[in-house]
Order: sequence, then C-alpha cells, then structure tokens
Amino acid sequence: MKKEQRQILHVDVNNAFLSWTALSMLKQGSKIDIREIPAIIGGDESKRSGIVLAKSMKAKECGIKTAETIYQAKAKCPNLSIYPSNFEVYRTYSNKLYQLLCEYTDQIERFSIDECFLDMTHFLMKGNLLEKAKEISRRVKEELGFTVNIGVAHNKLLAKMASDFTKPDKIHTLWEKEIPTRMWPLPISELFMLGKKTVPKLYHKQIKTIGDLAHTQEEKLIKQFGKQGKMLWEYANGIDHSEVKSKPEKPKGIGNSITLPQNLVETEKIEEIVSALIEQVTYRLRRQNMLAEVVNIQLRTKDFVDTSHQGKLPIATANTKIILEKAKELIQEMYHEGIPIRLIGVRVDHLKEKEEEQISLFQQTKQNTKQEKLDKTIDQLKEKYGYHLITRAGNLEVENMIQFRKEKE
DNA sequence: TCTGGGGTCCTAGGACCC
DNA sequence: TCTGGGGTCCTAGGACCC
Repeated sequence: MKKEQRQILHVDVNNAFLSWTALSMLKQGSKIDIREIPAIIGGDESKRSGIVLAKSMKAKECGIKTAETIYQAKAKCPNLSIYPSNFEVYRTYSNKLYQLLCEYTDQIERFSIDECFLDMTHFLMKGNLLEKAKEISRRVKEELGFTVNIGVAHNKLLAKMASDFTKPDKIHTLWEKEIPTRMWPLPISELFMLGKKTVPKLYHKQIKTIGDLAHTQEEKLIKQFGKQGKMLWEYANGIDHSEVKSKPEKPKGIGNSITLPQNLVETEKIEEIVSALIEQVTYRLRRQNMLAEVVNIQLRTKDFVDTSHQGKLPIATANTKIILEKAKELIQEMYHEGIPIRLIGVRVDHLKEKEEEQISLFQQTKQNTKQEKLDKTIDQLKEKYGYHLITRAGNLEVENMIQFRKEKE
C-alpha cells in the first residue's frame, strides 16, 4: 500500500531577533528601524559574552556573520549599532506567529523560537500547498510586521533545506524531482546536521557537494560515521520520514550556565555560583512538576577546556538542598583550587514526572519534607514578587549576574 | 576587548553480572 | 589452570542544532 504523500511547510523568521527587536523599538516610539541600518543583536563584551546573535541585511553586507565576536563585527563595520537580546520580546512575537499558523493546521511543531514545521496534508481543501505558503507569507507580513522564508516540500528535511535557499521574504519549493538541480550542487556544509567537524573529513574523501555525498555508497558512510553516516546519506538523498511533532515533549534535562565576568580560582566562590544556578534549575524543575535523578556540573577553564562530572542522586528529587549537596561533591572530585574557571554550568538529567514518584517512607525523612516546604514557599514568593526579588541569603550577589529564563508556555 | 546559552543525541570505555 | 562473550548500566566527552 502506497503511503500518502505528505504536504510540509517550514516557516523561518528572517533575522528573527533583530526584526523583533526592531518592531518592539518602533512600538515604543523609536524613530529608527534597525532593520534598515547596519545593526546586530549581541551580547555584552564587558561580561565576556560578546558574540553576534542576529544581524541586519546591511550588517550582513559588511560581511558580519552570526556567532562571530562583536570585536570582529566592529572591525568589519565601524558604524555598527549593537542592541541587547530580550527573550521576553522574542517569546511574545514567536507566540503571535504560532497563533497565526494555528489557523492553517493543528499539526504544528515549534522547532525553535523562530521556526515552525506545518503538516498541511489534511488541511488542503481548497488551493494547493504553494498557494497556502504565499497566503501565510503575506498575512505574516501584513498582520505581524515581519517577514518569513517558507520551504515547501513533501518532508521536513526538504522543507527546511528549501527555506534556507535565498533570503529574505522568499518561498522556495524542493520537490523530489528538484533535488538534483537545487540541492545537489550545494556544498556539503549546507546540509542540515552536517557540521564543521564533519566537513573536513568528507572533503578529505573528495566529497564536496551534497550530490557527491548522495552518490557515495551508503555502507561506506555507515562504516566511517555510524548512525550519523546513515542519516547524512539519507538527508543528501532527500529521505526523511520523521513526523511533525505537534505535542511538545517533556524536557529530558534542564540546565543553566554562566560565563563569569572574571575567572574564578577558589572552590568557595565556585560553589556560590553553583548554588545560585541550582536555585534556578530546581525552580524550573518544580514548575515542570518533574524530578531529577542525575546532576551534572560543567567547568570551562580560561583556555576553553571543558570538563563535566555527573552523579546519581540518592532519590529522584527537585529538592534544592539535596541537589546542591551532590553538586558540591562533584566539584570536590573534579576541581583543583587555583585553576582559573571561566564558565560554570549545572544540569539536571534523567527527569521524570512527579506523579510517577514512589514515595518510600524510609527515603522521605522529616528533614526532606521540611526542605521541600521551604522550596515551595520560596517558589510561591518568586511567582508573586518576581524571581530575583526573592532569594536565599548568600545567593543575592550572584543571582544578579544570572539571567533568568522564563519557561515556554 | 576573542570565543553565549539552551538543548538533544550518540559513542566509547569500564564495571559488573551471568 | 584455563579465561569467552553478551547484556546492561554508568560516565565523560563530543557533534550538532537554534
């Protein structure tokens, strides 16, 4: 039995962070539209987080690239304007886009804050897929004030590749019959999931275009690259059976990390930062109504050498104190005082729903119950008065350094 | 004045058991 | 005295995405 051909769109906001910042500024009465000048959204060099997150077309014309340093960007374009990121603003515009797209299908996957996949297979009563893409593009521009690229295809991979062709404000199809002319001539670095570590390995084998990769024997790629090799061969040939996932999945881990304004060399100071990071991680964990079984600490030295250690918790928990104790054990075993540390990260992993919890009377000590009540009380105060206004003594100083991430709806 | 922060998934090696 | 191999779990690190 032949499977029905799927009808997929990939909607990608052009220069999302910069466009949305521009709209937010205009709304507040700004006289300039930063989309029309050489401008970027970037971090803060004084906080050592100076990289380019998004750029305007004029900044792109100067040769500025996403993820390069602000220092490099300024060198390329001396009259560059730089604006800070604001994820609350981005979340608002992302939600507006999502609401509009929901009018077209209920099979929508929010792939990132500025990208959605739409499965239109059962929602094309009148008009074809390309016409729907045109309508969406026009409506987003007119009603929301920013532009999108839309990829039109029969699977997610091809729709995603298509939306990336030329920008901005463009619609591209990538039907199976167009693969040889529109996708195969592209360099392998353009293929989704083929990153900068794999490019030189393939170049070494004279595989330079997506077409070269598509015509390589699948077995050879599997032999060298394992599962990744199989996937890359399939992608190069336009094969992708993955579904548009309209139900958001529960997180598998929650993390928080910070690049420090100055390197730290004392265990005590590192523990203070870890304490504040854990405060936020466990808060988010509790808001998700989940428990963690594993804690992971990441340290990055001044020379950008990363190490991580993880450990199992005595019980699955969202308890701040228990998780902090495990974190301190991990720091003791991995950190030698005096080594300059640039970044500190905390993650909780192997999450499970709180309802699944098997409460053992032996594990549920009076002490823990008391601690959980304290966590709950602090959470409620944070909800009411704002995250940073309520904090445990000791965390105050470092809390201010750490930006709190609001959860997705 | 170099080099963010949030994720997911995979791999390789060691421990341990049968 | 000989000394296999499969399965599972755990950990550290790496590749990739936006």
